[in-house]
Amino acid sequence: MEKLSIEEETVVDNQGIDLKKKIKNIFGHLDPNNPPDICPIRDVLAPVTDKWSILIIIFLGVYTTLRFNELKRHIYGISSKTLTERLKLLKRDGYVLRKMYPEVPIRVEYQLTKFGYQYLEQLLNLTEWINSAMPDIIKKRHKFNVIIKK
Amino acid sequence: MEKLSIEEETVVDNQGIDLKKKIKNIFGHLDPNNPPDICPIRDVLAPVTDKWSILIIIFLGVYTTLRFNELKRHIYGISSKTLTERLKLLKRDGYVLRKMYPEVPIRVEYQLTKFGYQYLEQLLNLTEWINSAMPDIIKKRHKFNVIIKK
DNA sequence: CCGGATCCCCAGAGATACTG
DNA sequence: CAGTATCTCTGGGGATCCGG
Repeated sequence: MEKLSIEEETVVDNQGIDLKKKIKNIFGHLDPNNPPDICPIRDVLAPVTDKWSILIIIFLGVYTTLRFNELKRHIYGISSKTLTERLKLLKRDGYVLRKMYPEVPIRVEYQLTKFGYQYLEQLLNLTEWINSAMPDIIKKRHKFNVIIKK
Repeated sequence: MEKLSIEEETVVDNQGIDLKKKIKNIFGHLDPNNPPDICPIRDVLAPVTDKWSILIIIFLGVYTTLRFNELKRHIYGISSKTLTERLKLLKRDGYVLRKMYPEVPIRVEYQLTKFGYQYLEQLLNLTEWINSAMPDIIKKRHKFNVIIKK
């Protein structure tokens, strides 16, 4: 592999310059020989960009407060186990708040934290964008083969 | 589950109103009893928000053009098999361009498409945000238990 | 040699059943 | 109701092979 530092890299156009500067500011750790202890993408971002986490955040954004089984019904297809796991992780990292009411039967409510709402805004930008791009993507998939969701 | 349409939902504050309107505009398909054929999040967005896809997009954004093994070295930890898979999917959906030069030894170069650059911008917003939030998240994890990357 | 394809293996995700 | 427990099985890693 040729050694290309970001500085030496030839830049194609202004958009390229902007993007690369932005990336450079974000990542001091692009060197694979010197990986950071915790990678922002691998270890912090990616754990909450799976489909279930995204859907959880969005539905809590719509309904403000949801109980466990309400969430489960909204997010069709998710299993109890996976929902529990995702909620635990989202709580651990501060996206989600869990309130337990020791009634009979027990009641547990989930809400977004302030930080969770920040993430929701990010996700809405993403989903807005993917919605506008979706028709083209579907066309490409049809040309490529069939629908192939995965 | 109580039947809560977005309209009936009591709204807490202005931020809430804005977010919910945005969501409502994006999703006509929030009804779990009437799931769409193709879910924008499950089937279109989520397949490219895994850690490897994000890293591929970002590195192609930094270096403009990368060969297969260059990419593999930059994205430490990825296997050939997974890299191949992700690249195929990213190509299929129009994020990535593949150029093959039938030299000896063979040379294959990958680049972002225009659409790929659009996605890169989205991802940079996300990573910028996660970078600013990372210190707090790490603190929360320490309190919670240990570092727990996953 | 490069860019994969193939095969085997295992951790982790998901389906189902069950419990405090 | 809100989860666990159990089982299954797929997706991803590692090693090897291969066509150009």
